[in-house]
Amino acid sequence: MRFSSMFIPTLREVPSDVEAVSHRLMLRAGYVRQLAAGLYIFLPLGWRVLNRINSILKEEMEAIGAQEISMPVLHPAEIWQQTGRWDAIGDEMFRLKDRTGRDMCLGMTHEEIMTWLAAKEIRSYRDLPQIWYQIQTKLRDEARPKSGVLRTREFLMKDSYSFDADEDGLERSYRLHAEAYHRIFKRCGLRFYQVESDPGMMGGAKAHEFMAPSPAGEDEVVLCDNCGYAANVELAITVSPDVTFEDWPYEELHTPGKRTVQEVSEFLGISPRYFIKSLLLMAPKGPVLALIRGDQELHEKKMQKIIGPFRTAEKEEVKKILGVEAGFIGPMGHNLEIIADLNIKDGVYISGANREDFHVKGIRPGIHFEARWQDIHMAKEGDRCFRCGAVIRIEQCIEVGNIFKLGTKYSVPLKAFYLDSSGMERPLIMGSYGIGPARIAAAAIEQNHDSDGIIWPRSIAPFDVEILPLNMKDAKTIEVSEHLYSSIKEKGIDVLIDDRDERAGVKFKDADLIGIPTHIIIGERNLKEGLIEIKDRRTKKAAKVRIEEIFQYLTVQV
RNA sequence: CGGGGCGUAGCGCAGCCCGGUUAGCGCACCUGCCUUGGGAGCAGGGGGUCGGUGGUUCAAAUCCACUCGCCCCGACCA
Repeated sequence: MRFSSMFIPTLREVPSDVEAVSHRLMLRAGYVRQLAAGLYIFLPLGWRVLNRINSILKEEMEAIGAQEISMPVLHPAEIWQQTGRWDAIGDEMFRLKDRTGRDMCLGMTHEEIMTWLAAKEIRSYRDLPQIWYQIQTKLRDEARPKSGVLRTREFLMKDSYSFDADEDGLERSYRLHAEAYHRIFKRCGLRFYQVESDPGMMGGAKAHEFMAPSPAGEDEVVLCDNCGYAANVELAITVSPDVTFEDWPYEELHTPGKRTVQEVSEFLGISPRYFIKSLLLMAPKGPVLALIRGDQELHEKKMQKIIGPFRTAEKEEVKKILGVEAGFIGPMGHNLEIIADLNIKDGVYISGANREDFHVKGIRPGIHFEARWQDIHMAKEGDRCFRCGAVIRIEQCIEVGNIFKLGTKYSVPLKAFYLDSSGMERPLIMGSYGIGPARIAAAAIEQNHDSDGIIWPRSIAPFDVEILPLNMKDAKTIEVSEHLYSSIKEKGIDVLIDDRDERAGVKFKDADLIGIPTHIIIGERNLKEGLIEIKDRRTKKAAKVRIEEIFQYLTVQV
C-alpha cells in the first residue's frame, strides 16, 4: 500500500485526558477514532491489525475442530427469559421493541442463541461433540466505558461454544480451548497468564481467564512464582505472613476513646496483625458479623457470594443490634451469624470488649467465640500462597480471554437434550469461550511501545515492512524505492511505502509512531554507494546493506 | 448510579474569577519562495452559531438555572 493513498491520520497531539498508553497511541498513530463514549471506529491501519488477529483466531479455532458460523446480533427476548437472564441482567443489556411491540435485545453474548440452535438440531450422541464459533459484534451498555478500546459498549468477540455428551467430553473441549488460547496469545506476541476466575453470571463450575499484564488493566491477579498458583483476586486465597503469637491471658484493657484498629494499635504499641476487626454487615437475611485480621481488608465480592448483597451497618444500627458503641465490638457473646476469615482461625488476639472504652486481649478463636470460617479477606502483596507458602505477588492485568465450564446451565432451561447410546434423554454439557481481538491489540501496544510509538509484534502488525524514501524529489531514490516496493510485494510480504512528499523527519516520526516492525530507509547519501538501510523498530538498530542483498535480510527478519 | 473535571477553528489549548474593541495562540490546511537523514524557515491567506436552551444585563465565551456530551476515580461489569 502507498501511504499517500491510504488514510492514516497521525496526530501530534492527543487530548490531555486520554490516559491509557494504548488509547493514546492508537489515536495518535491513526488506528482508531472515537464516535461516542465506548464506541470506536477502526481506521484502515486498525482494521488491518484486527484482521490479522482474527486470522490467527480462525486458524487456531479450526485447528481444534471448531466450525465458524454467524449468529444475529438482534435477539428475541423469550430465549433470554427462558434462561432467566432477561431479568438477571440489568441495565447492561440493550433492550428494544420491534414494530409489533415484541421485546428484543442486542446480543451481549450468545449462550442462549447457540443453545437454542443446538436444542433444535442436535438429537443424538452421534452428533456430538460440536464446537461452534463466530467472530462477531457484541453490545453491552457499560456503566463506564474506559481506556479507549479496552472497555467499550460495542466490540468484536471471538466466542465459541462446545456441546458434549458428558463431563469427560466437556473436560476435553475445555482443555482444547485452553491449549488453543495459549497458542493464540503466544502467536500474538503477548505476555499472559492463565488464572482461575469467578464464573460470575455465566454460571457453571469452573472458569479461567487469560490475563495480559499491563498497568492499564482493570483486573488484579495473584501469582505464585514458586508453585504456579494464579488466580483473579476476586477468588484468590492467600495466607497472611507468619505471626508468632504471645500467650496472653484473657484480660480487659482500658482504651478510652480509641476506636479504630489503628488507634488502639498505636495506643497499646501492638501491631494491627494481632487484632480482630469486627464489621457489622446488613445482609438480606439479617445482620452478620464479619471478622477480619486487623491488618487486612474485607473482600466485598467474596463476602457477597456468601451472604448476598450487603451494606455496612450505620452507627445507630450497631448500637441497636449489638448493644455496643461502634469501635468497641468484639466477637464474643453475640447471638447472630458470625463469619470469620480463615486467617484468624489460630492465634491469640485483641478485639473490642463489647463495652465502651474497653478492649480485650487474649482472645482465642474457637474458645472465646465460634464462627463460620471462610476466606473473606482481600489478597495483598506480601501474603503467602495457600498451596506452597511462598510469597505471592499481585499484578495488574487486561483480561484478553476467558473460558467457562457451563455444564447444563443453559441446556436444561432451553431443553437442549440428546439421546445417548442407551436411548436415554440427557442434557448437552456445555462450555463457552471468549476472546476480545481489540483487547489483544491494545494489550500488545501496552506491552510493546516506547516513547516514540508502537512496536508491533510481527504477527499482528498492519504491515511487515515500511519503505521510507527520504527525498521524493530525487529520481534515484524513487527508482530504487519503487523497484523494491514491487519486488517485495511480489514475494507476498505486506509492504507500506511512505511515498508522501514529506521531509525525512516527518517520515521517521510517523514510521516510529505507526510501529511497523521493519523499516527500509532509502536516502541519497547511501544510495551513491549502492547501499540502503534496514532498521528494526524495536531495537532501533540499522544495518547498511547492498540493494540487491536486501531479501536475505528480509527473509530473516520477516 | 455516586464523586471530580472539561466542552472556545480540523486537532491541542489560552481567555471566564473581575461582563465592555474586530475572541486569541500553537499545530494542521491553502498559495508562493526556500529546504530534504529525525515532526524545517520566511511571507501571505482561509476557517468560529465560544456544546445547547432559557434567564440576568444597555451589553454575556465570561454571571445564574436547566440540559446534552466527553474524560477521570469509585460502584457495577457476559
